[in-house]
Amino acid sequence: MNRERPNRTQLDRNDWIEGAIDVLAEQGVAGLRVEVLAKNFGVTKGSFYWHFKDRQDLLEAVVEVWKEGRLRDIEKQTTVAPGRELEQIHHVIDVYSAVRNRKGISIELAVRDWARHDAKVNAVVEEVDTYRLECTRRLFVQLGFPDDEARARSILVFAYVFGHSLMAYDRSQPKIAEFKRWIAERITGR
Amino acid sequence: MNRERPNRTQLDRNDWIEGAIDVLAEQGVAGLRVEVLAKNFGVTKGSFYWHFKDRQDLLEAVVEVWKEGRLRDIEKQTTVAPGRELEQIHHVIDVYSAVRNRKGISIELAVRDWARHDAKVNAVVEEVDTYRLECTRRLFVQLGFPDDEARARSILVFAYVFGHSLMAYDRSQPKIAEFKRWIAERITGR
DNA sequence: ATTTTTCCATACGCTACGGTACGCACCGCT
DNA sequence: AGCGGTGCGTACCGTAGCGTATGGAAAAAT
Repeated sequence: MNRERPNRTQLDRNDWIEGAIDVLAEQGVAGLRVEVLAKNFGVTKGSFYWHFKDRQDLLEAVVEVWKEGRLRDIEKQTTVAPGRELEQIHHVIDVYSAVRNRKGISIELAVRDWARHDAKVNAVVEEVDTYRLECTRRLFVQLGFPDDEARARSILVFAYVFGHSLMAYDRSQPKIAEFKRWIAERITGR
Repeated sequence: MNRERPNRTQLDRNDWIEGAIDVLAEQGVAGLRVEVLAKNFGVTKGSFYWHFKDRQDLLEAVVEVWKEGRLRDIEKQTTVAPGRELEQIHHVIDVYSAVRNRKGISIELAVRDWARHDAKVNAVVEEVDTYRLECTRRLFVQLGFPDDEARARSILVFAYVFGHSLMAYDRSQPKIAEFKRWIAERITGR
């Protein structure tokens, strides 16, 4: 996590936020210390307090950027050509429970843990989750499921993917891939 | 979280550990500060350092107690009279996704977040999860499912319940209970 | 070429917290 | 009564981290 810039330009607010998100993924909110971030960039906190009022200012910016990024991603992942809805849902399940995208999952979990102790963050997560559920529900509806069932299935989709990345069983079992496929089929199938 | 004892007896190691687990549920590991715990008990940290070598000593004890408690619970929840397996699985799903048992869920999530940044804790969680999956797998097998499918279903059970308590959608919707029932049925049904 | 603005370094104060040293009251035992 | 151990209070040190004040260099504007 060394973002030092050999004879590089100045830092702007966005650089700090992105660096903060990296640390968030690795260490959670508790690791978001301004002096540590500064050291990662190879500067001092004098720079930080130029771009931000205080630490809280950074934290709020991080949540805001996370939210916008999520909303964009969700939109992109759920607007899909007719006939490819099922494929797209499977893709979402895959992405969130995959070993690649470790960083994305880490951020997701870090933000959620953060939300458990901060009402404002929780409100943002709720907004994102609601949008996720709504978009996924639409996909299921397009697949011909009744509305209520589509809602239930979309809840199951995300509860499963988030919960799966929270579990700590042996992921090196040879049949894991097979299990995942079975589960995805169980969630989306008739 | 005021555990003060009006003219009460002395504190022992277990009192400290239980107090720590309460704080863990509410604030996560980051909230486990020696001086804060002491204040909750109405004593000073002089007492703490009598019962514990250092903070790490307490943390390890907390994990150990959590692990033993979990293993006992899992055992109790999965040894069941023949014919009541399905009922028991539904009970587990219910307990973990219920609004009551808020504290139990909080502890579960706090420990899991802790495990993401501490290899030893992660090893303990892995042990607990493996045992959970194994016991639940046996229930599904007793219900007549093939072994692989029983494994996959047990993964789905806990991924769902943990993930569900991680989501932040509107839980006051009138149909939530109905959705939950649908999902539980989807997880356990043919 | 000056002036102004931007961005960062340095130095400082303050608080929270971990850990240690030591003192002291109380309690059971002989 | 005296004595040792138990359980806790008090005082202290060291460090990490937030925030502020101020200075200065370099780029941009004039």
